[in-house]
Amino acid sequence: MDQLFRHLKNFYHLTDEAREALAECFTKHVLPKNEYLISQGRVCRHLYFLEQGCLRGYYNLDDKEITHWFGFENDFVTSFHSFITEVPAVENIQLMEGCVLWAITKERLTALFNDHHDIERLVRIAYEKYYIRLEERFVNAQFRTASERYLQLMEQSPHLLDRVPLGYIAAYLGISQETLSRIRSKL
Amino acid sequence: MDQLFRHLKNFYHLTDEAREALAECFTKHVLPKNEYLISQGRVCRHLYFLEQGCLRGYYNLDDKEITHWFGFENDFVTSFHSFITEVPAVENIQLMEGCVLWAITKERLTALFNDHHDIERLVRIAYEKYYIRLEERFVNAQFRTASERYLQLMEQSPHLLDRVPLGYIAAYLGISQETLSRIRSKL
DNA sequence: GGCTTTATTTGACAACAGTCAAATAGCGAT
DNA sequence: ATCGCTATTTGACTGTTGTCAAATAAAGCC
Repeated sequence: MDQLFRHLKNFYHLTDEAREALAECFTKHVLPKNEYLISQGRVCRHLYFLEQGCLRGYYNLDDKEITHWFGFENDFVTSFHSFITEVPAVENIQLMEGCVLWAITKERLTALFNDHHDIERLVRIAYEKYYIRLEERFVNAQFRTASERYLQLMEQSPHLLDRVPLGYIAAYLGISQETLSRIRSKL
Repeated sequence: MDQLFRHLKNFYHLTDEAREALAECFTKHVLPKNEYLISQGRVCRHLYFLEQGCLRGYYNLDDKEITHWFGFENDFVTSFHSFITEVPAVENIQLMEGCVLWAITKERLTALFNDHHDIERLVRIAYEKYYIRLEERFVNAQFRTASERYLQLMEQSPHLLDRVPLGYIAAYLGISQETLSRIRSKL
């Protein structure tokens, strides 16, 4: 759990009391490769911190699995829409490796917000960073070419290829696997 | 200012004290069409609430203006990345009509967070809704065709065409103006 | 109203990306 | 090492979208 708290310092420094209260609410989960963390049609009631391993979020569109997101060490993971609105998830989250995760329920998190202003602040600040990250990805997705996006992704995460099949990366970039293969052959 | 507080109730119900403190921090701005709210290269220190009118966010890419966002009545407006990170904005926000806005500085908002837990909560909840909205737009942008996106946009905001030039809408959808024109001619 | 400027549509063509099908490469298991 | 399965690449073809240029329509101004 040290790793989680070290990571939280990137957002905001909690008081000791808040940290202790938070520590009480997280439970550790160790799950094998290919397991599902979230399945479409079910309400997602947990927020996960990914300590070790990697996973993907995907949904089904016209019989195809569209991988739209990857999670790695130190990422927070949930079906955000479902977690917030308490509506059944439209996506699946599947482990691409065996993972170590820390989970907290929405009920517990909400209770912590009431008791600890600084936990709510930390989350507010975390949302800001996640929002900016999504905004950048959105702009790239819409206004850059496929090969620009691929090259940028390789710069940002050169380790990606070692852990994620190309087909998933192609979906993530919003292109077909064949197109990605051709982009790669021309480098 | 009534309209602002009515709108805030969609996120969270503030105490009277918080509402009064907040009211003290907003200043009214009435600006004419074509005016700039935010210009690239300058740090954006304000968050705006758009009471009346509409505006667009755009940035320059290869000599072209890419309109990536519209704001209408009851939207919060800022260059979010610049506002949060205090780095110069990469985008411009220009009024497409004469507008009535309410502005608050980042300093004042931060101070309010310290004094009023419930204001920080309101913002935390607002972030959640804005995040989900962006996520939906992202998924549509990447995994739907241009005409699907156009039709969906027309369903969601049928009023858009009356207030926004087609060229801006095309950029917003991530397609050329000519392509949008051809999509429209086939309906 | 007539003139100027801007917005929108249309046409022709080239570039890009998708699809389907087949070939090859890589990997795990025995 | 070999077999079998999966991942990745390649080829041929099609369809969509972008670009450039020109035509038409609409809006603003005197």
